[in-house]
Amino acid sequence: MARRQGSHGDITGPRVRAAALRLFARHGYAAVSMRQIAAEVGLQAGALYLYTPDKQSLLADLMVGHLDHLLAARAALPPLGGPAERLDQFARFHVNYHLDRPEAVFIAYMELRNLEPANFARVEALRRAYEEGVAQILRDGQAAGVFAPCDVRLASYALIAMLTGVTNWYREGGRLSRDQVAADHAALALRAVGAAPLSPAPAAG
Amino acid sequence: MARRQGSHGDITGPRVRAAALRLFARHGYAAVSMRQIAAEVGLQAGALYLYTPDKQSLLADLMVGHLDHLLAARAALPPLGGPAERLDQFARFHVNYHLDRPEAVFIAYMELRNLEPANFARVEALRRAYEEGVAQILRDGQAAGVFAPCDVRLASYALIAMLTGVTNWYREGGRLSRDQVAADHAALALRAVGAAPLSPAPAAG
DNA sequence: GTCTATACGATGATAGAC
DNA sequence: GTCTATCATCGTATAGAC
Repeated sequence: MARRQGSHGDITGPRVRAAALRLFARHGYAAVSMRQIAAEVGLQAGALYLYTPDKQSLLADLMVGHLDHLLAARAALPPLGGPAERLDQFARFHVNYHLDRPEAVFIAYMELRNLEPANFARVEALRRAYEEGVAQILRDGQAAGVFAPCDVRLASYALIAMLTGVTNWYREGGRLSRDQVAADHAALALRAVGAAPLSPAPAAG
Repeated sequence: MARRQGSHGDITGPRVRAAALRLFARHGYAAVSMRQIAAEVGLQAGALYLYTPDKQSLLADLMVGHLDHLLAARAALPPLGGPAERLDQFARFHVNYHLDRPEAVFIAYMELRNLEPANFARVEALRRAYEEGVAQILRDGQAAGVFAPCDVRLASYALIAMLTGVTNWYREGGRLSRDQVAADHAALALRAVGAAPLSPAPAAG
């Protein structure tokens, strides 16, 4: 291994990715220039190419990194027994995770079409693995008779879309607390598949 | 009124908008050039400016036009009495409408950040009016005691997000028919707010 | 109504000085 | 490791011929 002397790469690299994340989320991949990213970090445009082979790799790394982290975070949840408990747990996890990382989430959903085919395939595989986790909960719940029969794949997509939608409107410090929002979404998800919410329903509004 | 002689504007204008719709949906507003749009219609880049003042107006017109049409289509639905019937009708309408116009829908959801403030405000007002229609159904249902109490605005956003999510994965000619998909989503929506689906539940899958 | 030609700046990426 | 300078290309939009 070559020894790096006096390198700032270990710190500048992450700063480049963080700047790209912020700018891509705000303006879109296609609308952001390498010069803007460089300016955000305090570099010249040319220096960026020490940290990424090109703009496309920057996007792909952000998306793959996000999905890797998302899958790892879900895998680290405490194991629960019943399907209803697991769906409740998943819904709260998904909402909270997404509200914690609005920029990474936004990019992961909006910039798929800007991925080159090879990168798209990697990302799609990760997205599919995430969706499969929900599908498995639904299958188990139907087998146990606690969820209403319905097409599992359709329902998985629908639930994920519903839970992800929270990022479109939720603003920190608004009328609803984050826990309230997560709990409400968990209740909607459980009822949608025919199970009763685990905690008491919130007041109407 | 000035009289136009030998003008092709009446036919070329719509073709320009159609080409822009297709390209914006496929590659994103920022990634599409005026040259590409012109090539798609068979014009030179400069000639586009006979049909739109600039690229931004092209986007704004597409989005406002889409939302105007969406609101008009919903307003034209046959009036129904009960909240459950109205939510079922809305869910099927929303799914079918969105599956009919995937490109316009995609743009309306993805390109909001590329609208200049004045255009954004126009579009937001229309989106808000659409969401308010759902909120009213939920309020009526809660008042009638047929829907579970829950935050109406949160639930409206969640339901619309769920129903719109169908555009992310549904492909014509796939495993599920369009009517099946619309019916399943209507069932999920009704159950989510605590009401029983109106038609028999489909088989598990 | 459409064309060609063009203004003028920004783009992603590279080469080589320091 | 970062800079400056540069390349070839592309971007939106306009002017003026036909």
